Amino acid sequence: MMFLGEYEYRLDQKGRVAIPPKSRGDFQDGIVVTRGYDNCIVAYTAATWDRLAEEYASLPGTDQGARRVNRLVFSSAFRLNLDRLGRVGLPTPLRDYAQIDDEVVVAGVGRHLEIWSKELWVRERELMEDQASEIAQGLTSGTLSR
Amino acid sequence: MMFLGEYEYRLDQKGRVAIPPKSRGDFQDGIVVTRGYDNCIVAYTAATWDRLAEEYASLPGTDQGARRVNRLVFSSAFRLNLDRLGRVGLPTPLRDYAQIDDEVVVAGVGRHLEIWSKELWVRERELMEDQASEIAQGLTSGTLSR
DNA sequence: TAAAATGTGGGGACTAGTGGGGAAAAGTGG
DNA sequence: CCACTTTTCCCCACTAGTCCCCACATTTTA
Repeated sequence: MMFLGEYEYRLDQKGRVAIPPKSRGDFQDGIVVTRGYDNCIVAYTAATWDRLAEEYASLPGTDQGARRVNRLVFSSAFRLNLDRLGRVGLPTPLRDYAQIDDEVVVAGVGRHLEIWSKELWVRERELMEDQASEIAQGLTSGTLSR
Repeated sequence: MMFLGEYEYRLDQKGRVAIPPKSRGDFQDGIVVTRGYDNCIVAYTAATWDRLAEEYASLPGTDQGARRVNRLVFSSAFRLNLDRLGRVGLPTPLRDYAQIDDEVVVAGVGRHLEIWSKELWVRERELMEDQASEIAQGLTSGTLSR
């Protein structure tokens, strides 16, 4: 299971967004959407999420920092199911966080999907490209390659 | 049983708050609400509470610190039941402690639920995000990743 | 070119959120 | 100990939001 590609969709009036058809099978057992970095929504398969949750749950509950991380991680996550047509309804807190209202980009990022508002995605891609050329330097000079 | 998500409710005139529908089944045998860290109310399932109570009760009664912990833990806890509509009445001492009067946020935090006044929750979330970006450093350095 | 699949929109049943009434229990004062 | 008052708890009603299902139109594929 390896998510690739970039797909444009439109949020319908009820706040639902389509999942790319090729990926739908991976979410048969459920989809966990949560708050990602940089104002995007991250979608994990049920299995991937279960592994992540294990790690977080093992953090010490006595430390205030760890408590806060747990609060953020778990309270931002919603376990949902795709409907028969391969869509998922985005919970309001996540939609607000990702500033999604109409045009949406769903991107495959290896082990997970990311759901972006198109505006933020376009802006982010410029940053990605800038970053990529820097990394490319590193690649050709051998720092990062292989 | 893994509590997730963030839900907004309103305290009704009788001091009751709704429990998210998906979680109601977990509290069939009772719900234990108690004083949590950071001015929130924590809700455990009966089974989870029983395990915790075992641990606390096994602390040595000769130690003054342990006695104080026991006093706080047990005297702050209330074993209640959801009503037929999935609500629970919050005991006054807890309501005061959590500064809850009208708008309420119920958050899933893995093994338990947390009940917050919305004002405090919003403030806490900012702190959570700060904390998370620190931890993110740790993630990339391999402490938690993979 | 035809057929299958996918994106988008909408309707209707059901569930859930909120408010209120009445009975039982508990607290208080005589 | 009893009577009265207050609170708590359980039940029901109404409204609004959610979810599931289906239909259509456009796109993709064979």
